[in-house]
Amino acid sequence: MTEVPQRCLDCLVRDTSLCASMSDCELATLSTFGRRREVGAGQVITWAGDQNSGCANVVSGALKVSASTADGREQIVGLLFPGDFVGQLFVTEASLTVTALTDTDLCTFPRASFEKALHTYPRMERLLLERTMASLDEARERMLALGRKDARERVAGFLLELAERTGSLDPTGHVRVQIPISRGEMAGFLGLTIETVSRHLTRLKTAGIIEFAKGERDCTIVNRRSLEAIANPG
Amino acid sequence: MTEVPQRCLDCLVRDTSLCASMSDCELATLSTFGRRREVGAGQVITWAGDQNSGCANVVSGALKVSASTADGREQIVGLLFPGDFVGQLFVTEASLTVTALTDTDLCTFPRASFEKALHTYPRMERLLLERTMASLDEARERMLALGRKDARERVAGFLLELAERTGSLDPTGHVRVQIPISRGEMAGFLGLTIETVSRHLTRLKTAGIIEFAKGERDCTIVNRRSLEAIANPG
DNA sequence: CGAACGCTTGAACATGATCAACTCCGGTGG
DNA sequence: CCACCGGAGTTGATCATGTTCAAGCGTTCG
Repeated sequence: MTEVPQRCLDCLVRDTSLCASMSDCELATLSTFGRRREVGAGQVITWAGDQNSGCANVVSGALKVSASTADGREQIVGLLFPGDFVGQLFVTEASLTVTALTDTDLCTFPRASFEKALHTYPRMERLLLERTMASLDEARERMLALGRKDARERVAGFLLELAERTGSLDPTGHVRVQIPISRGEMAGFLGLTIETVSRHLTRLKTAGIIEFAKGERDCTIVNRRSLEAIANPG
Repeated sequence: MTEVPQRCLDCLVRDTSLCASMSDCELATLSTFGRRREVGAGQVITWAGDQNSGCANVVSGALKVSASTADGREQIVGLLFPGDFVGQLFVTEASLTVTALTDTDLCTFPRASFEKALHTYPRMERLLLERTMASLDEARERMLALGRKDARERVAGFLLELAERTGSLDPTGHVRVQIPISRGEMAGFLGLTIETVSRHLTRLKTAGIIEFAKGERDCTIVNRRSLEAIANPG
């Protein structure tokens, strides 16, 4: 019987990643395939078009998954945080580019081994199926935004999503939102340009709905009701 | 041992639906949960917001899956054809509306039974995982189109997708494309309006890239190279 | 200090949405 | 048989939104 390695015992995402579905005993076996990998901010982990040889759990940091046209337009199709699974299974060529937004720790697996492991650990396969279904629902929600919502609605909706994920109450009882990405990446995510995102953020600010100081990335939601009314009209 | 029912023996999608992963013997058991259901063109099968109680295989016909804003804007997020699986698993409330585009035959299952069946039939669960991953990739490809491509590119790309799926060669060696949906549904799929779709189709026609008679829904791709160059510039 | 970068702001422009009229077609009923 | 109607699609004119191009600001980092 293999031992559970120290890196798994200490792992920050032992209970939130796909590994949450595994017993220590199972983990001991799976971990023999896994390798830790640190990736610096801005580094590309997988290029669209490359051979698709690996997958990973995000241990710390943040990643973006993006699709691009041949002439260089980029659409961010997903953001990944600790505990998330990254990788396209069952296909030999990657169609998406994965890039580290911040310094990131991954727990990587060769794709072939991981696909085999899914057979061995049905609870993990089930958990992956559930997460993939959830990602699909999320992707479809975003198709609605990209296809049918205007810039104002998209920006408002994005702030509310962030508030949901990482919002914290500030002394005055308002929601403080950490924006983990640059304006450019927000634009890439929302299917807009940097300028449009910037303009709508300042419009929300001058309308007294959000607050942020010049040169400050994070913001405070002063009037959540209004923001919700903008994001979900009707 | 239960018998495989006649409806399964005759089934048009026995080898293309999720059932392709099952032996006759397994099918005999699963089929005890399944019920055939016929749905007329235009009928809604599931409303977003309703309790999510069932799922199904598409036996014949065509469905659209759409997301909507509260004020009535609709984005079609998927089209389903025979052999496809329809339904959101693991969630209690449907977030998407499913509508029959044509008269459609379904093989329906109560969601709870089906989720349990996935445990019993690991090969089916695996196949569903593979298909869900493929749907996710497809959804992401469409996010690129909705977020970053202009109307001309979206229309051209859509015609090529159809050609891929159901294209047939006509006497002159050109590709004949059957468009299974109305202009309105094309627009709903592409994140455009009817008028914009119509205009770009006629522009492609006057440019000599495609051909179609007035009042004719299907079209012929005369110059596939040009169409590909438009759909994938750069 | 100067260069680079991220962000904001402004002006001009282009693309697609909106509003409206019209054609074509199939069905219905006198 | 024809008149009428409704739906799907096309086409045109106008308008609004977001993009593009350009300039400027503030911060950080050699």
